[in-house]
Amino acid sequence: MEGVKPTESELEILQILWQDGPSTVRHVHEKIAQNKDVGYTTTLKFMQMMFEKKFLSRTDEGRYHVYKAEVGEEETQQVLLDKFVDSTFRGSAMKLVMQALGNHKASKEELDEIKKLISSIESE
Amino acid sequence: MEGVKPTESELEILQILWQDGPSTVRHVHEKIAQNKDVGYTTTLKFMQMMFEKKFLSRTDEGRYHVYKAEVGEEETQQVLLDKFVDSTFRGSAMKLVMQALGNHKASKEELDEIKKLISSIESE
DNA sequence: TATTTGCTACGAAATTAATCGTAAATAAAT
DNA sequence: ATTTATTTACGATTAATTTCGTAGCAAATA
Repeated sequence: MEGVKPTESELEILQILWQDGPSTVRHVHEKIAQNKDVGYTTTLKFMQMMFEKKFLSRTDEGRYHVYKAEVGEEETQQVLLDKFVDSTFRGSAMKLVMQALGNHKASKEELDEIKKLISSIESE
Repeated sequence: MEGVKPTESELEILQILWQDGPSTVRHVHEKIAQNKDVGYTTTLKFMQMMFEKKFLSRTDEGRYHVYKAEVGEEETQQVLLDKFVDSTFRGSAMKLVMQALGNHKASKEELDEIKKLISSIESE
């Protein structure tokens, strides 16, 4: 599947499927319901719509369905990131990186990892 | 003004006001119309709504209004960034940074700047 | 077997965001 | 002094997103 842009609610569902793997509506709904107050059929409806759009596939396990994300996590994150950089940082990914680094305390390990990444980019 | 979350269209208007300073609806509209096909009254309506919401202030320059952003650029970017990290990278700002660095070619100068920022963070 | 429980399907309502048409006012141009 | 152009105000419409009620069916269970 190509560069899709899920809505907020759709993304929430994708996150759970990416994290937990193929799941039932029940499972996804219970995770969502931890954070916000929403009905079961709402989650169901979303997953059905996402199935229609081919964001998800599903297998018929007897009585219920098991849904699986058909869009990749990194791929989708990249699409959303690109759009976010455009709209919020006028296209400057560096500005975003600086602000993300500046305001979120990163651990020593994480900073090391970033330095390593920078080095590998530089040696090209 | 506190941590507001403008919509896409509102953000578009804010970007222009941040970049160009206080402006008329005409000016803002003309910039927007460069990218997409939308009517003048649509831009006007947005700016009026944003004025109602206190996102913008305005002065009455005779016949027309000059609008000014009342929400800060960095402040708003930070709010949006936080939400974006939450929804798209499950709260991991580092994952976002890595992906932003990995996929956008950064210039040597920019990478240097980031290294400098990391050093300054480390020496604390 | 009858009842209850839990699931899907479907349609529609509610909410939020974006768009525009028209009228009234005012300045500028003829 | 008319006419024309430009602006604001306002209401309404359209479009996108989110939400849920109800029906029908199948499985578990009393």
